[in-house]
Amino acid sequence: MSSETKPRWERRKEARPQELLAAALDLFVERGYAAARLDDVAARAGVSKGTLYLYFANKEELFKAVVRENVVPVLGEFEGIIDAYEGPSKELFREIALGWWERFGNTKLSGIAKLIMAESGNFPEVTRFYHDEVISRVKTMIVRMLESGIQRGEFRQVDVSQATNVLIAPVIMLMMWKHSFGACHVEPISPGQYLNTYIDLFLNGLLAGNAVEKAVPPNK
Amino acid sequence: MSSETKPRWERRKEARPQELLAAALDLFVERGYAAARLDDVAARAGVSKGTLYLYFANKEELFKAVVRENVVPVLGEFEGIIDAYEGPSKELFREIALGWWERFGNTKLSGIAKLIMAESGNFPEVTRFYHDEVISRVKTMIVRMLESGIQRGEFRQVDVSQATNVLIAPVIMLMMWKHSFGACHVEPISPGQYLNTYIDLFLNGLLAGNAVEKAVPPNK
Amino acid sequence: MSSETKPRWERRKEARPQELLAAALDLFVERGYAAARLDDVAARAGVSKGTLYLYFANKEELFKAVVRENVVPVLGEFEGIIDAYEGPSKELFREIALGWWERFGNTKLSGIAKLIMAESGNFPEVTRFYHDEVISRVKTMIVRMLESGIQRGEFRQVDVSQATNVLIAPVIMLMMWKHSFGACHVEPISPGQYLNTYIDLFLNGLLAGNAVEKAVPPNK
Amino acid sequence: MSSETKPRWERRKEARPQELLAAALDLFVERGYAAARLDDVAARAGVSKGTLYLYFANKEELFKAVVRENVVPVLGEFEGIIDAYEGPSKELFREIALGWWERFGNTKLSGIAKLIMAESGNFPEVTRFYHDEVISRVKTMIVRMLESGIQRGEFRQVDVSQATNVLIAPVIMLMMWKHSFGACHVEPISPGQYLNTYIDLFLNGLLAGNAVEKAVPPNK
DNA sequence: GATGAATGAGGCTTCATTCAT
DNA sequence: CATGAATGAAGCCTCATTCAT
Repeated sequence: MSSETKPRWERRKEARPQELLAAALDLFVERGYAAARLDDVAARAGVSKGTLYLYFANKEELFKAVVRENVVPVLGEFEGIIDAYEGPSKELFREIALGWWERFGNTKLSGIAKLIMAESGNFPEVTRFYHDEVISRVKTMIVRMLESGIQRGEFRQVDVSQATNVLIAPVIMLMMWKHSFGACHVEPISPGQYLNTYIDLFLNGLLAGNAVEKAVPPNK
Repeated sequence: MSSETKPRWERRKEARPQELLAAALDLFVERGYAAARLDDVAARAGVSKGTLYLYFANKEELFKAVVRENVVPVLGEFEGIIDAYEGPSKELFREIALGWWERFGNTKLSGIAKLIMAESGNFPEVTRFYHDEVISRVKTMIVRMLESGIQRGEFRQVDVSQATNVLIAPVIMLMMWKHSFGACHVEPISPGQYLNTYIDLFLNGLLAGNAVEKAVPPNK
Repeated sequence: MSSETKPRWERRKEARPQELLAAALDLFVERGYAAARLDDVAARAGVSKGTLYLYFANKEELFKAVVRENVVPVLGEFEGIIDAYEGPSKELFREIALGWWERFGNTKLSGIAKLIMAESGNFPEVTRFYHDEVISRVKTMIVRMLESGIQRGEFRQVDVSQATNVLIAPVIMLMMWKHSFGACHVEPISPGQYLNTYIDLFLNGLLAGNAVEKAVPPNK
Repeated sequence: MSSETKPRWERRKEARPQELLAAALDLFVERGYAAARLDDVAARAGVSKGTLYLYFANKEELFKAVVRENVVPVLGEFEGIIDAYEGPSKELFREIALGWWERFGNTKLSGIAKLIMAESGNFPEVTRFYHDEVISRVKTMIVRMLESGIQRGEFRQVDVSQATNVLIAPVIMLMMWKHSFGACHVEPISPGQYLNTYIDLFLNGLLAGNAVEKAVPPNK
């Protein structure tokens, strides 16, 4: 804040947690949960290892805080969009799919989703937390969207629970791909084309007689 | 137990690599790549840790061998099925989907697929290997199936490359789910119902006017 | 709450060292010297960690102050009792033993005694301090009591220095027991019965011909 | 074993545990449980840190092994002596007291006893173990000795349980003293004189009329 | 071939002490 | 006076890999 020589340490009570969470998000996304080293988190935030423990009791709590700070708020947004939406379900579906990618998949947050799928087996406590805070809410969102579409007569009567699982799968996979093969510059996928194909297929199916209209216009 | 003439310990010696690979497959599937300990692999195979290094240069080579031994052969089977198939593409699609689950997803092999998605970011060399040996072949398989269906007039004209990515996503996700949340007994998914919904949705789409016939009969 | 004229926070300021010493006593007794964390001391006193260092140069000085404030004053009391006593030595012995338990052993102070025995090996400076301030005075007290009893013809001629060491041992042990196994709810000891047995044994010995009278009446 | 240049490591499967236990005993005695560093234990045994964990799962197990290896066997000896003894209880008492000092107190084992008293509050699990394996057996031993003496008419009828607690106190204290103040070269105690005074006092009591004979001859 | 003891770098966490504000 | 953020050394434990036997 002053231009004088920096002291060995600085008082930054308010900013610290955010800086640490930002650094932690980076590292968790880059390396995964187990491989992210707290030393590196601290170093990236420009503090010593011990400082981390002033704000977060341990690695697990740090991770939970990252999720609460970054992932959870986004859920609220989408829940709001779905609840407030009044147009055709077809449009809502597309909006959610593309919006999710824009606000979640195409950000570091997708790294968190990937990490959870990747390491949940080894960290049951973390997994349970993420399920309760995130997964269950996402599923509820999509279930609601489907039920609304069915009620409006737009969507067929399907097993909404399973349809939800199937519907979110390609989006989750796109996020995972980006952080797995994508990170190795192997078999890159164009998210835009992928998502348009995804929307088209789910709305119209594969069968030739089915498409009543071209559901997806040529995209960006 | 066998009618051959070699004494048991000698047969055993030749079987070593297989026993090690089997143990390694188990451990990789149970714990993931990074978390699988070579101590445990050796112990489960009933040999000493050093012996492992007589057969495999290091952890990475051991993993590659596991993939070559277990995953690659299955690919050939499916390639054969697809190439030989002559009936309606719709049926082929269902057969592939259900067959893949039976012969791959519902076995330990799905653990390998999960592991790759999960940890590829930290082990680029392993990732590249898996892509070249497995992913690219799977994609080619599905592309071929789609192209055949389109050529037959059964499937709509879609971007086959992207459609392949989208189509395989739910199946990969089902495998991952089994080894992530499924392993934590959180949010279990019934594979049968999931797959039927998957097939139904992809063939007929979500839109109400599209389903020309009930694509999937009530299943087991 | 008091009728003095100073505002509360100022009185508070003067009370700080006392509050810190009280908190430190608590923590030293609960955890021991090494395991007591200054964070906790400060927190229990309701001040910041830094404030601690305004009043005490370091952990060691804090501990010394705790001893001076809490342990040393009690010694004066007992010295006074012994010097002023004029009745039979037998009674004095019992009075000292029971009184010590009441005023020292059965209070937090016994935790200090335990701590010293426990950790003196790792903190020689602290040990020397405690010896000079406490142990030597206690021993002088008991030596005097024994010499007086011998002079009065009540006690046998014994090596008073060693007898002192032996005599104080069971009382110190009772204090230690309370803070070691007692704290784990393992093998609890009833102090009252223990002390009566202690007094009886030391006055009359174990041998069958020795007890000229029942030295200790049935107690509470 | 050979005079050639030492290899980076040596195969010493049989000797290792003993060497490690010996080093651990030293360090535990010198520093206490919490303050003994496993690095130092390994270094003193001439191995690396990791080697320790080949033989002992963690610090606690290492400590338990030290107790089992060093402390427990001595108990058996004394139990044997007491059970086999047939002479006067008075002599047995002296023999046990002096023998305990010789075989336990005056060795490193007394450091273990001291450590337990010192740190039991902070390591409940260790404490419970030590109580079950050692304390309870020692108490049973002394109780038996007292009961035998009473039955023979040599000892007065006393509360044997409490008398046991009181009787062992001075011996435990002597061991603790050696490792607390003794280690700081403060207020040294001559064990021989101390123990003779201890035996004399407990057999004959303090009161002048009690000593039927001089229970303890001038000692070494 | 086979063994398995040994290594040592590296990761998480703790806490007495400092010092700018 | 008081604060409390920051430090950093140290301790416990893990595990892929090596290599004498």
